[in-house]
Amino acid sequence: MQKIRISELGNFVGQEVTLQGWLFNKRSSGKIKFIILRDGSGYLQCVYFKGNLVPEVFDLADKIGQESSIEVTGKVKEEPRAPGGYELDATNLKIISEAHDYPITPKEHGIEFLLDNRHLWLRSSKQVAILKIRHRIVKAIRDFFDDRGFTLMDPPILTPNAVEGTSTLFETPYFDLGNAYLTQSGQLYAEAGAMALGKVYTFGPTFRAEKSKTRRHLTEFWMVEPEVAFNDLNDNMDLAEEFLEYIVQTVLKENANELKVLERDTTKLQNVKRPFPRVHYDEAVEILRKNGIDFKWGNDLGGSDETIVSEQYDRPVMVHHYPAEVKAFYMKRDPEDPKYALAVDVLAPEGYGEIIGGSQREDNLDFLLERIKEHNLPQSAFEWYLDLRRFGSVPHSGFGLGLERTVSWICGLDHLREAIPFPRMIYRNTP
RNA sequence: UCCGCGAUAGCUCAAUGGUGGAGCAUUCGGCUGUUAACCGAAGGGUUGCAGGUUCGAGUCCUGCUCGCGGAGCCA
Repeated sequence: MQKIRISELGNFVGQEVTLQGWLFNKRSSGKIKFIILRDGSGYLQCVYFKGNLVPEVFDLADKIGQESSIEVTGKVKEEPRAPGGYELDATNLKIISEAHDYPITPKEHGIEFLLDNRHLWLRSSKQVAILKIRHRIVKAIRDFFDDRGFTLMDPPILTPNAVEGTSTLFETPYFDLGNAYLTQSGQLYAEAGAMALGKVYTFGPTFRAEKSKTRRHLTEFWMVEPEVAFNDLNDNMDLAEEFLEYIVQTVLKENANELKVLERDTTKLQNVKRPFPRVHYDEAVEILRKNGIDFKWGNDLGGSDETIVSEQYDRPVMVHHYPAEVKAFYMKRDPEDPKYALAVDVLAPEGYGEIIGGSQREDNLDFLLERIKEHNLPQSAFEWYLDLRRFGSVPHSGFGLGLERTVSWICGLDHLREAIPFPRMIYRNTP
């Protein structure tokens, strides 16, 4: 038997085919029964007329509950009323495995219940659409860098020390070497890679043990981090905006159906085209004060501050030249005015906040040594990192993009937990 | 960690301090074009846990547990 998926039905109009999948929903009206088949590639209404079938097949439809696995056979028919454009004039029905009392019914459910049943919730149409868009974004990310001469380089996940010192890390015993920590960023390793390969990117899971309890935080999330030798802050911003434009436009082109399922208003995504506005930190402060915020120069932008700044524009906005005090030790200070770091955050529109954080890195050995001292970091742990400045140091820049925040923004979700198949949050690590 | 809100049927929610209900799901019956189908019927409850106030507590009070939203921190 040839295996056919619902997404391929257009090639089989008028032919008898067999499909395998799960019972999404069913309706009956006496002598006619409608079975909605779901196979991961789409949805198909299968029509069972009593007059066309042997009684055993017609009665079989009564036995099966939602999410039973089934095999249907019938003739493919074009049907303008059907969401997918096709319908099946069914001639046979086989039960592969019966399901009864499936917990997630077609009515509303609370978030706690859905998260407890995340392994089943993934079968819902919106979750399937999100998973497909997440996949497209991952593919777009890899295509973007692969097509531009970058090499993918995987950093370690178990690391001996904190990259930025400030965040809390997950700790785990590591044989005779004391404790190891789950990585919160592959960046320092990416810098080593950039000195070897010129242009690299890392892409993998990262971990933050901070007790953040908001819609913008997970304890385990995915991050992509490009790092480029000889790029300065402006090159870095050029790369970031081209990158985001590519991701968003690719999803718009390839996932129109999924965005429709999610009822995403795409007009604001259409705007995501270069150039993005570039706003100096001082300008951002001015914008906040004009909007009645009593903002103290030198502070980092909070979530609501970010929203106010991004609302001034119709596309992502890049805020650069943050006060060095609030930024990480490895960021290069502006030679013109060292109270600023050559840092950039990209804020997504519609209140989605920071999706990219990046900077030009400190490439001067002496300055970097000073920073390590100022931040009370153990120099010995960074000797390898300092070697990158001892042996052929060059200006270089990079940034990190949070995958789930990007998925959440593009899909129009109200919480990061739906942007990853099995979210890990402060009060939940199951299923 | 802090602030706020909540926990009642499998699920989503009602119930003035006075006999705990509805919709969906489930089971049974009806319907030849339904699309969160519809119509009729049935079963389904230690009201999160522990104490207290009261003639009487789902409802008021105290503590605990769990969850949700937000802040800080960050992608």
